[in-house]
Amino acid sequence: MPPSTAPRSWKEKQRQEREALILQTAEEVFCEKGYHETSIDEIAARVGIAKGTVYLHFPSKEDLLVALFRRDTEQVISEVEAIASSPGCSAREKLEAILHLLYGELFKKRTRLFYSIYNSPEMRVLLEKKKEMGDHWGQLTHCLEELLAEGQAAGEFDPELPTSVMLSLFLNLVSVRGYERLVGQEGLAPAEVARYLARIYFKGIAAEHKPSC
Amino acid sequence: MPPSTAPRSWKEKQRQEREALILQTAEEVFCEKGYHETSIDEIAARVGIAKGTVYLHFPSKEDLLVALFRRDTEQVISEVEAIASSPGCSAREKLEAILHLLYGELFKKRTRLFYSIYNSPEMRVLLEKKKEMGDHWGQLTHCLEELLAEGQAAGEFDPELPTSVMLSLFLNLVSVRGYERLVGQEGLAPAEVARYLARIYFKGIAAEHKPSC
Amino acid sequence: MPPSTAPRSWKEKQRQEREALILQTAEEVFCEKGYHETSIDEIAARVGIAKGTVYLHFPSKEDLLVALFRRDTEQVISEVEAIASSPGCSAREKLEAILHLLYGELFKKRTRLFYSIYNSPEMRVLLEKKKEMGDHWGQLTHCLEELLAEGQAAGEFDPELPTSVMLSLFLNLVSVRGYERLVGQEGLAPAEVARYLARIYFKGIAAEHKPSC
Amino acid sequence: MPPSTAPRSWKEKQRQEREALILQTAEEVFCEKGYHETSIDEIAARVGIAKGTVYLHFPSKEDLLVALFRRDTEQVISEVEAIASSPGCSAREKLEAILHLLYGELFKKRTRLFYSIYNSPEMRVLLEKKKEMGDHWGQLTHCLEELLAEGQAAGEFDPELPTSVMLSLFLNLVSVRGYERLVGQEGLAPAEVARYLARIYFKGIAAEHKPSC
DNA sequence: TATGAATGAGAGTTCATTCAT
DNA sequence: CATGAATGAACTCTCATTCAT
Repeated sequence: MPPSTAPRSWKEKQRQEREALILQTAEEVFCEKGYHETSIDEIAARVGIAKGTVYLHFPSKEDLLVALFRRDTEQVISEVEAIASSPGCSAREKLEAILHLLYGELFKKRTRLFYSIYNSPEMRVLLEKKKEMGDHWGQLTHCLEELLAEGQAAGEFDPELPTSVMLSLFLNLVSVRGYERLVGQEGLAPAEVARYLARIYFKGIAAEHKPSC
Repeated sequence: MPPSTAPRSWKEKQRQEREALILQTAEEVFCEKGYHETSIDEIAARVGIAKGTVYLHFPSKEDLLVALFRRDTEQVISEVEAIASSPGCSAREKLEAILHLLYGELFKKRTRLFYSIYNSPEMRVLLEKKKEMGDHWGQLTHCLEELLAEGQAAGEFDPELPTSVMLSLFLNLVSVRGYERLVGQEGLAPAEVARYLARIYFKGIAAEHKPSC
Repeated sequence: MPPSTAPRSWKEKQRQEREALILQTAEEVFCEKGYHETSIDEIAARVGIAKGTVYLHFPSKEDLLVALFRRDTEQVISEVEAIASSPGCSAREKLEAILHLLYGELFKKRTRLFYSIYNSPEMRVLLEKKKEMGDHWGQLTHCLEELLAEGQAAGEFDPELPTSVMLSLFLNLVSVRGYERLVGQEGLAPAEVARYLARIYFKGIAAEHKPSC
Repeated sequence: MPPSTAPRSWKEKQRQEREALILQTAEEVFCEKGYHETSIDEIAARVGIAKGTVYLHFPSKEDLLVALFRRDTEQVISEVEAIASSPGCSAREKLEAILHLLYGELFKKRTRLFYSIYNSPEMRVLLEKKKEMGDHWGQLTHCLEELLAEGQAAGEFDPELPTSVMLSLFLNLVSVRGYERLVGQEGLAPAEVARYLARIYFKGIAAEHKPSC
């Protein structure tokens, strides 16, 4: 029980918890009202702290967005890579697991903003200013592209399809708009939607049946 | 030969042309820099008119966005409905034509913003404030949904799939992000991409082969 | 009477007058309360315009200060150079005229800030950031230094004194603090003070009397 | 051997040393960056203590400035008065000693700020708010004025010159701007500069030679 | 009708100051 | 005593909107 590290780690813990809370709240408000329509004042008010305290953790509003993007990206990437590197699974099984992960699990909590970011010129401009994203996003797409190529090589997926097209469509399986329509309005279960999407997608990219007969 | 309507219609024509030019320019800048990062001043400057003149056509910046959304939606809807109501085509053929329309034709000029709008909380909030979109968008999705249901009824598409899921995925076939990656970076032709996407999609939702043989 | 230049020049005139008024007011308030204690709001209020209007003329508060410095410096320099280049006068006569100019004329209106600027670390830091002053100030001191050297060469001033010391002291003859004490509190006339200062200064730097008798 | 005062005096000594260190550091930073551009945080960081500790010694940032002013003023006054009251010297000798004191000794360490203070509206406003300075400054000028009057009465200095003008110019002999130019840039020794300044000044205010022949 | 100078509400950001630890 | 996280008033600057010309 080191008395010198205990207080430091306690303070540090406090600090990180508050930081996470600010991020969480910011994501919520950004999603509800959009980045520009949200004032730092409102985020602070919802967290229950003063405006200045937000600046103790994030040097600017833009950095708050960047931190959010990073947080979500890292979370997603680590989970996706864990799945991608799990042994004894076919490419299809891995991709299906990733789809379920993205669709089911993450949507409940965070990452809604994450998906909106690249779709909106608004956000893209901001993040490009900060030179974030490129690498993170590239990491993720690279990982998925390899799985798809792997599946094609293994004869699971149609080898005539450009991998990039398959990738692009895979990324578009998961969308906030679709989620809200299907899960929010129609009342379907996330897992169910993911299953249907997987069914369509993998059937669509499947290799032709060997004319064995 | 009504002498009073002739000048009026000429004036009116001038007016509409200028309005269209403002809209076109606004769409360009909004796409480049995002709605909030764009000032009315910049739009006016690019058009070559004064700031005040923009307000002669559109009562507010938000209304400019709404008009843009309406313009694109109406254009898309009318073309889509034309295709949908063309006789002698199967549902699949119609949907494929629509996909090509959306992907190939429109992307060259406008509608980039159109796709970004619903994906971004930023924009959605603005348009909801103005109570636009609901109807227009609903009209479009309704039209597509009917085609899909029609195809299921005709035995073209898998009847076990919820139409709403098919619709959602169809809408996600077309994305700005995908377009930029595939056409902009990879150098694929829009029509080629659309063909691949159609191939995957329709194979994915196809009804099972009747074991007729 | 060109109708095309008239409106432009009228607008331009309006603009310049307003700009001058803002500068004048800013100088007053800066002198009264100091640069940092003065808010743009207060300047605008005193001029009787809105805050934004100030920014139509000066891109930032710092630029307002720079413009002020430039305005005063240019005015002083041009007048000083006019005196310095007037023919048929001895160096002493010219310097005396300059002293009277600085002391008497300018103090009534502007340039109070001007003298404070280099004396205060506060201001110096700001202006150095904007890379202004160096040249202007150098121009002025160079002009004076030449006059002093000229006087030494002509046998008017003591050649043993370093010109730079003479220059430094000449510049210090004129000070806001001294002005306020002598003119403001003691009630002396500016011209009278200048005469006394000149008497002391020129006697102090005079060349030794040739023991001609 | 009072056991209660010993620790108190030790504590007190500690306290005063720290206070002096804060003052010294504050003067340095104020001189470098200006009062308003300096944050309490920076002062504390340079001293190596926490921000709050500064407030244990000085109730506000303004009070820090006031304390600085008072410290320098008192130091100067006591030394000046010591010189002024030294017996067996002429007024000129005393004033010359004072000039050397001000110019040579003090400039090496502190008092740079001290001279800037009255020259800048920025600072003057602050100190006037706190109603400091008047007395201290008055004490100093009064002392000098008496010496000058004494010199005039003794026939050393020109009796026709208003004492206040002589005083004002004497105060202006010493300036930060001049010091930096002559000592900092030109490389002259402080004592040398002071000698030249004294030579000019006292020659300038000297009483006319009695036409004894 | 077109203009663009003027407006002023509102946002992001800073930092002197406080106080629980 | 010392600390430094938290505070929030105040400031600079932006830009959608208006309106006299």
